[in-house]
Amino acid sequence: MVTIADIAREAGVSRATVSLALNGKPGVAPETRRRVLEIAERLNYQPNASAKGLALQKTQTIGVIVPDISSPFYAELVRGVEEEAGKHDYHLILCTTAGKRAREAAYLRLLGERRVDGMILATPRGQEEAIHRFREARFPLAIVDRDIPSADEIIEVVVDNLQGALTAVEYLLDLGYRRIGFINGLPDLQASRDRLRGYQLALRERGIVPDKHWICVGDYQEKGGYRCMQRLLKVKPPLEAVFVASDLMAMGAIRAIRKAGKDVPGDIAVVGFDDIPLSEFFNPPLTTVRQPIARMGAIACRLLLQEIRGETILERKVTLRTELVVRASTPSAEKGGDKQGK
Amino acid sequence: MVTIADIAREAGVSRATVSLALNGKPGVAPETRRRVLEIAERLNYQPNASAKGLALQKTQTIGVIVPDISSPFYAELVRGVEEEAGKHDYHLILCTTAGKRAREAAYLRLLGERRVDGMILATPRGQEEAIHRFREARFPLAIVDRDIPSADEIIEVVVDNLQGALTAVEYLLDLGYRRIGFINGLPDLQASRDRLRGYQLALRERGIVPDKHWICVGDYQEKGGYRCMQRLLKVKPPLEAVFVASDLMAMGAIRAIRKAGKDVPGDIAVVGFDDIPLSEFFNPPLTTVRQPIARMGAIACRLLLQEIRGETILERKVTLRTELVVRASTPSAEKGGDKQGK
DNA sequence: GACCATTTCTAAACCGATTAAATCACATCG
DNA sequence: CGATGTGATTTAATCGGTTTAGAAATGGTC
Repeated sequence: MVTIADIAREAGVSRATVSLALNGKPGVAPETRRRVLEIAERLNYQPNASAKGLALQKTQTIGVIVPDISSPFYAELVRGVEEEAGKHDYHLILCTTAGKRAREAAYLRLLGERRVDGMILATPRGQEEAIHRFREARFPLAIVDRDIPSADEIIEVVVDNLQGALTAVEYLLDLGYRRIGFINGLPDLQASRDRLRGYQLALRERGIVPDKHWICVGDYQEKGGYRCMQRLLKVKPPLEAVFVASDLMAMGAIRAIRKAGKDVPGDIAVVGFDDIPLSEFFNPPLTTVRQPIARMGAIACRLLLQEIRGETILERKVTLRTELVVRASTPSAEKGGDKQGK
Repeated sequence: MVTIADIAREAGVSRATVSLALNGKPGVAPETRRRVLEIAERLNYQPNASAKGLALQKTQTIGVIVPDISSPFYAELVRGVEEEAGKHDYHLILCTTAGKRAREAAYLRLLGERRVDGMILATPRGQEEAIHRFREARFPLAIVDRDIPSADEIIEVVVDNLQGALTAVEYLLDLGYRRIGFINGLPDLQASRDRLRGYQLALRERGIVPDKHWICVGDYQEKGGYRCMQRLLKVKPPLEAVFVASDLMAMGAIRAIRKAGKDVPGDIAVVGFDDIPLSEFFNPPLTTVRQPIARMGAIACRLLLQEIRGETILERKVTLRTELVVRASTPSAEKGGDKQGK
């Protein structure tokens, strides 16, 4: 592997000069610089990132920790991060934890050893004290899709889950439904708790007291949605609609509904959450609360890089708005109007 | 940040001794080792990976290049790689190219600078000469889901695409269909070419000459499948079935078919390829050719690590078998039997 | 020609580890 | 008692860069 010393020898100058020349620093004669560059090119010189990292105490790398890269939500999130990072010549070390606390802790440690310049964390709960250690060490950290209470210094990018859930359920109410079920994700995510609150709030606003049997806790996966829906189908009198805390679970719910010989949205209307790439193409296309997933990743990354560069950041807490996307898993407005008319 | 020197000072020994103690090397008195370990623990010592990388010429990192992490296929592939890598204490640097040759080249270069211990490449075509450079430099490289001709030394993990396509189309033929269309992916992937050949072979075996209008080239995405199917729906007399080279496209095809007011599998049967996680839950559940995607990633990773460790590898070319998974986008056997009877 | 300022370049220290070779302390043996 | 061996430890070089202080060369001024 060709090093700076090789170039120095070839060019008949010192290593210091080569370094200065290659990095465009002042104090090198134009002719010398030209020659060094030309030789570097010819020898196909590739600066050793480890050496550079050691000397500069900077690795041009950020660590990303997610539960599972094969989940569409996290895949999309990572895509957003990666695109933004790439623009700034930063690399990603990808860590997936499979939801295991132990792996989370191990990766947190490993990324520390790697001396990554910053980290993006998108895992549910856990590692609170690790997070506070980082904060105290003024280590750049961004948290996505999760509220970590009382830590002003930490970058946080979330979506307004309460508002999103509220809007979704209000939409169902406007369509004339009153018996509306809710399939939630695991309650160790702040997002789940907020969506639950939004659901409850919307119903209460209209004077509806949700029965606790209308609510089921899933796992954000397809199967959880399927299982929950099977439970909710037993509710008497039957539910008219369900709000589901993730699109993956909404797909499972729809599968369960059809398996029971019922129609979506004819018998039961379904609203999901996330708007993962496939929701648009699902059958039926999902009415859902869109989160700007990739954008959340990109914003977290951008803020993190600003923090790394030591730029001043006006606001470390970013809350993005959701948007209700109406497709075919809920009846079209006219039909809803009919229903309301009854 | 605490370094080996801090520990040395604290323990009253030299840095060399600390290094030996921490790495479990012989020649350190048990009592000294104990003390060093205890101090390292207490100071929360984290070895600097850059320094280590520089000294050992080894980074415990592999680079992974894929076109797009938010595509279910590649997400699943990366998951397989990551799991395997994690077992061996290896980290992943994730690079996505969005199919752009320029980004591919840039990442190849950057990973070189990172001195990753090896690379896994899962991109269509391109970079042939870069690949050959790596090969000549005896740099560990594994290629997944793509044939790179004439390079025995390079690890390659592929699936038997021809066999898979053949089986799928034969299955449709056995169901009694004769007018079978084909939606392919971009022909710059060897996989696409093999699947096309499998399709043609199966038909020819039964004395059917596929009309060129039965074949459409998509892009492996949902939208491509939709677009292609719209074209294939115009074929007269109408096709009875389509074989689609990816599940994502199959989903698009089904969307188009339903939009045209036809039923799957009643009017047109559909067989996909890949068996991505959602295919099982799609509506209708997809009959498809299963690729062991995560396993391909894991195997590529394992072989790569063996290569890195300098272990002898018996066979660098691994071809995995596919498996036809029958679900509901094709009629059940009885119905097919009827059809054949006509 | 002496003096000074600039420009260009280099020597050497440093980043934080590993490791081969040298040294040291101490026990064993002839 | 001196030679020898052994185990523990240290010294110093090394990996491949960056950076600072200062040397050397150049040119201008009086």
